[in-house]
Amino acid sequence: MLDVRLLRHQPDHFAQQLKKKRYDLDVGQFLALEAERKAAQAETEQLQHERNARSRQIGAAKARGEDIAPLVAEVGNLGERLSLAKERFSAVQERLHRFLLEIPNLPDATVPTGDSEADNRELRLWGGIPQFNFEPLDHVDLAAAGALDFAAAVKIASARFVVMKGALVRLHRALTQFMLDTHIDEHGYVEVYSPYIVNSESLYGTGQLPKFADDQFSIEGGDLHLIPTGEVPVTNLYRDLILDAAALPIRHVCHTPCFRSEAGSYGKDTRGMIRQHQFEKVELVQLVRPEASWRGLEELTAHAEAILRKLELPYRAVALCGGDLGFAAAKTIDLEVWLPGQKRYREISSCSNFLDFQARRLMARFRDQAGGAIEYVHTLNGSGLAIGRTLVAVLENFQDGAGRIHIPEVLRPAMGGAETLDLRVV
RNA sequence: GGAGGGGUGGCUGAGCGGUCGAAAGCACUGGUCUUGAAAACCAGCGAAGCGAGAGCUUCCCAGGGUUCGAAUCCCUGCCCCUCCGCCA
Repeated sequence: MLDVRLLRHQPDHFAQQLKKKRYDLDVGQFLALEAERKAAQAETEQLQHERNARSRQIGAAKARGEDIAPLVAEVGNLGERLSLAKERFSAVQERLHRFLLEIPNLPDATVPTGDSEADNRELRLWGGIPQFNFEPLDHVDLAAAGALDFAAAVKIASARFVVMKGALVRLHRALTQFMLDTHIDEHGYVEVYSPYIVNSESLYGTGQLPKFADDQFSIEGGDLHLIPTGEVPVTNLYRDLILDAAALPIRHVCHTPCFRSEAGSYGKDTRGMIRQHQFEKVELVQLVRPEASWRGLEELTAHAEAILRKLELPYRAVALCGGDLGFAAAKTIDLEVWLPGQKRYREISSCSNFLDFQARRLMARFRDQAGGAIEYVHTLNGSGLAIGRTLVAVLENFQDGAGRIHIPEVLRPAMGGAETLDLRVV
């Protein structure tokens, strides 16, 4: 959520910046709502003041043993007028609040201008594109003997799910373990285990609601929703808290399944396990002091990159352009891994600085010194990494042309020392 | 699932329908004292909104209700705890 006070003072400036994000801020509507709010608030508070004063008088008179009947009569229909004013005030407040909840975060000045993926700016490349002396297969064909079974998933659930079998599942698990251990042991993150189902307040806090209700899987008959990312439960741990400055920075890593309805992505990435309703992710979340968030973004991105490097997967880092930027992010750096099966780079991690946008919704704050001012924290997060896509990258980049996959060094301990994975047998 | 008890400031915990944003203790901050610290003593110390400011308003789980006036009374919901039952 944006700072209303700033928005009030320079709505046109905000509108200008939001254009970069392809968002049309209705300044006229905002100003009208504001004027209404101001009038309703003034009236309500004035009536409340009057009621309080009169009630106090009656109380004092009664304490002196005087007859309070005349004073009570004087109050007249004050109560009625007050409840009408209150109703008006809360109605306009509600409308204003809904209006504000739908405004995305401002893009940072360094965010490239542009409409789509094509306008993202490449920041760096790592690892050469691998050359094969055979035509590389994609992961679906590589695992056609049964390690990946999409048909089985359709039978027991629906499209956009996968069933994995055998050593491939172990590789998937090894990737998870490797990522977690690296972030915990080398990057200083504290691991969290959390619910995979959250209430809507949590989804409002991180910005998935109210705008993206269609993307969530919700449980019927209640207010519970499957998490679309570990970001939601982990960031919401700090909702409604005032932290000691000494507690910052907070760095959490969390491995969770993620559930996405993928509404609006029909026909996109329907082959393989690139875009699934259910996938696993190791998520990095940071809460930092405001002045530390930009450095935090660089560090967090480097932590995610470290995983790719250790796995020896070729990738590039790109700064998302305004049109491609998420709702709550001020800036996002995507890591894209090279997929020989598609002959292109595909997103495998998305690292964002949200500044105080989420913190404002979450009421996640810190006190600078004991007795000092209370400020919003800045929040950041990024995938470190999406496990399913990493598995795909390993299969496609390290195929040997004969149905075997070369297992990266760092995963071998968790694979019982094996150096290759044979996808021809399950 | 059955029965009972609760939800008050960072924590513990008082609170009669009226001067209660709320006693007290702890924690914290400043000061006195001390070479320094501790202890002791003194003082301060919740959050949100509006306003240039003085200040005003709101908040005692949430939402309704009664009343001139609600932390306090009534209703509903949510959550927590205890006991019993069931259970990985």
